[in-house]
Amino acid sequence: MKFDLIDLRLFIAVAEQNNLTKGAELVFLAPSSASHRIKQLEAHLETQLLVREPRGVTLTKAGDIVLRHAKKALATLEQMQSELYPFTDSMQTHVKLWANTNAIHTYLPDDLGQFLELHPHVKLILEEHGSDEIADAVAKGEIEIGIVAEQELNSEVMLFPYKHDRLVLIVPSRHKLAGAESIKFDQLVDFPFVILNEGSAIHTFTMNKAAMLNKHLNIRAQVKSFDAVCRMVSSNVGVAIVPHDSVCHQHELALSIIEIDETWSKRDLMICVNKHKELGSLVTELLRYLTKQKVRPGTL
Amino acid sequence: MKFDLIDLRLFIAVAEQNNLTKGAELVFLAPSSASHRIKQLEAHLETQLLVREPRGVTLTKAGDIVLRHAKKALATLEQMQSELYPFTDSMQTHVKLWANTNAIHTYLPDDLGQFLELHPHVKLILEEHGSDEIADAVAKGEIEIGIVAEQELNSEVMLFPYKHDRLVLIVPSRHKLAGAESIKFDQLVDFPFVILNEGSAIHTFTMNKAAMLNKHLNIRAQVKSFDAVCRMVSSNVGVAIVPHDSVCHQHELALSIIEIDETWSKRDLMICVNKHKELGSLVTELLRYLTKQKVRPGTL
DNA sequence: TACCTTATTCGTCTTTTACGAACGCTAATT
DNA sequence: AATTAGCGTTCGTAAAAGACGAATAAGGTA
Repeated sequence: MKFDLIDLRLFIAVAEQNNLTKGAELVFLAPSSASHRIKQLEAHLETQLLVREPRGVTLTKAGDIVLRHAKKALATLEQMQSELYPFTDSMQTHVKLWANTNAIHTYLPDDLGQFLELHPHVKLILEEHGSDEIADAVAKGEIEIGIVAEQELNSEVMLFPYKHDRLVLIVPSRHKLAGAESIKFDQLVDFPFVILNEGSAIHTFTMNKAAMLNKHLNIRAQVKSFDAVCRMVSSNVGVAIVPHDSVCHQHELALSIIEIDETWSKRDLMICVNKHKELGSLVTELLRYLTKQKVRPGTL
Repeated sequence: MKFDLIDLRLFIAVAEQNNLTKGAELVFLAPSSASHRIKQLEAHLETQLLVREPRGVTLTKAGDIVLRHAKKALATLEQMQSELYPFTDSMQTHVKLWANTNAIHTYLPDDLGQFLELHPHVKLILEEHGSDEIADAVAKGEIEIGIVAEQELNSEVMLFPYKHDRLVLIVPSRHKLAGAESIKFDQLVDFPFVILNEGSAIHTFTMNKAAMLNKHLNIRAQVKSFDAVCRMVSSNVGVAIVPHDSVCHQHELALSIIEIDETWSKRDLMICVNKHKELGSLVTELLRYLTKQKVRPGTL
C-alpha cells in the first residue's frame, strides 16, 4: 500500500467532478500533479480507475470500488478526529465568528445553541457584519470563521456550503398572483398574510421588512408550523412567506410558489475560513458541525 | 489531515508493541524516523498519543481512539485492495510456491484447494524443497512465495506466521508414559495406536515415519475425527499422535500430553516473501488468504 | 557505579512531490 | 474545413519531505 491520503482525497474529488482538473483544484493541486498522482495510484493498485475521455473522466468498475472504500476510510479518520477533540492539547476556548444578518437571525441561533450545548467550555464571540467585511477579516486572520451570503468574495478564503435556501411566496393555486415568476415585496404587503407564531425568526423578519416600507402587514392567521402555514394558504386564508425547502414537497396542496425579488430572499449561506492557515481543532469541530447541519424544514 | 497511511501503520505497530523501536522495525523505519513521524502525528492531531516511559511507550486515551480508527481505516483499504483484485491489470496467472515437506503434506492441500477454487484462472507451481533453499530462492526472486519451518533464515525475506502447531503424543492418564516430558518416536512404535482414517494426511505421515524405522505400527483403531481419537485414547484403547491444537481443550478427558522429540513434530510454519520486491497482486491475494487461515482443529 | 534499554535530536543526503510550460487529443464552433 | 476551447499528459526543474546514523538524554538494572 504505497498510496496516501492525498491520493484518496484527490480521487474522490476527481470522481465526483468527473473531471481531473476540477478535482485537482478542490484539493489544491495543479492538474499535472493530480494526473501524476492518479497515475501512480493506478499503478500501485495495478488497476485502471478512470477512463479518460475528451470531456473529463469517468469511473471504471474498479474506480467505483475505490471511491466507495476511500470515502469510508476517510470518514473513519474524520470520525477519529472528531472523537479526539475532547483530548486535544491547548484546547482552544473561544472562537470568533462573524455572520451576516440573515444567518444571525435565522439558522445560527439554533445551530450554535446545539453546538454550545455539546461543548460547554467553549465561548463564541459572535458579531454581525457585512459579507465582504467578514471575508476580509477571515482572510486577514482576524477571525477564525465567518458566515456570508455572496459567492464572489475575497479569494483568500475557503468556502463551504452552509445552508442553501431562499424565501418564497406561496399563494393558493387560484390566487390572482398564482403563476407569476417573481414579485417584489412591496407589491404584496396589502394581501392578507398567514404567518408563523409571533416570536419566530421569520415572523419578526417579515414584520420588520414591512415596517421598513411604512406598512403594517395584514395578518389573517398565525399558526405554529410551516405545515399549518401551507394548509392555511391552500385553503385561501391568505399568502405567506416561507423558506422554499419547507414547502417544496407539499405537492398534495393547491399552492403556487413565487420567487421574491429581494436581496434578502436569497439565503445561500456559505461558511468561510482562512485558506492557508491551519485550523484549530475547535474551529475544525465547529466547521464539521455546521456543515453537517442540513436544512430542517419547519425549524428555521 | 496532514498525516499519511505510513503514520497510521507505524502507530498501530508501535501501539501493539508498546515500543517505538520495535514498532518502527515492523514498518521498516529507523527509530529516529519513527520518533519524528509520531511526533508530527501528535502535533497534527494536537493530542498526545503515547506516554514515553523508560521501558517503551503506553497509549493515552486519545491513543486508544486513534488505534481503533486507524485499524478500521486500514482494514477498509485492505478490503478495497481485495475487492479490486479481479480487476487488476496484467492479471498474473501463475505463482511459484515452494514449501517444505510438512506444509505440503499437511495444511497446504486444503488451503490451496480452497484458494484455487476461489480463483479459477490461477495456476500454482508447487514444489517441495528444504526450508533454507526456499528462503534463498525467495530472496533471489526465483520464486514469489515460500513456506518454511525455521525462524532463522536468510534475512532478506519477510516472514509471516502461517500455522503454529506441533504434533504431540496423547496417552491415557494412567498410561505408563503419562507425565513424561517428551519422547522419541522410536520409543513408542510398539504401543498400540489410535489413528485417523486411512488416507488422512497425518495417518500417511505417521505410517511413513514408522516405515523409515522399519517398523509396522500396531494399529488398534482407526476413527474419523480427532475428537474420536481423543476419546478412544482416554478409554485406554491406545496412544495417538495428533496436532496439539486439536487436543488442548479436551480437558474433560483423561489424557496426558507428551512432546514428541523429533524435528518433524515442530510445525511452526512461516510464509516468506521477498523483502524488497513489490508483490504482485496475485501473490498479495494468496498471502492475504493464507495468513487469514487459522488452525482449524480437526481438519489437518 | 557502570551498563542497558529506549526515545530523541541533529546534520546530511536522498527521494518525493509540486509546479508551469509545452504538447496532444477530441468535440464543438465558425 | 479550419479554429477554438477544454482536458489530460509529459517533462525539466526547484523545493520540500523524509530517512538515516551518530550522538545524546533519561530512566531502570546488575
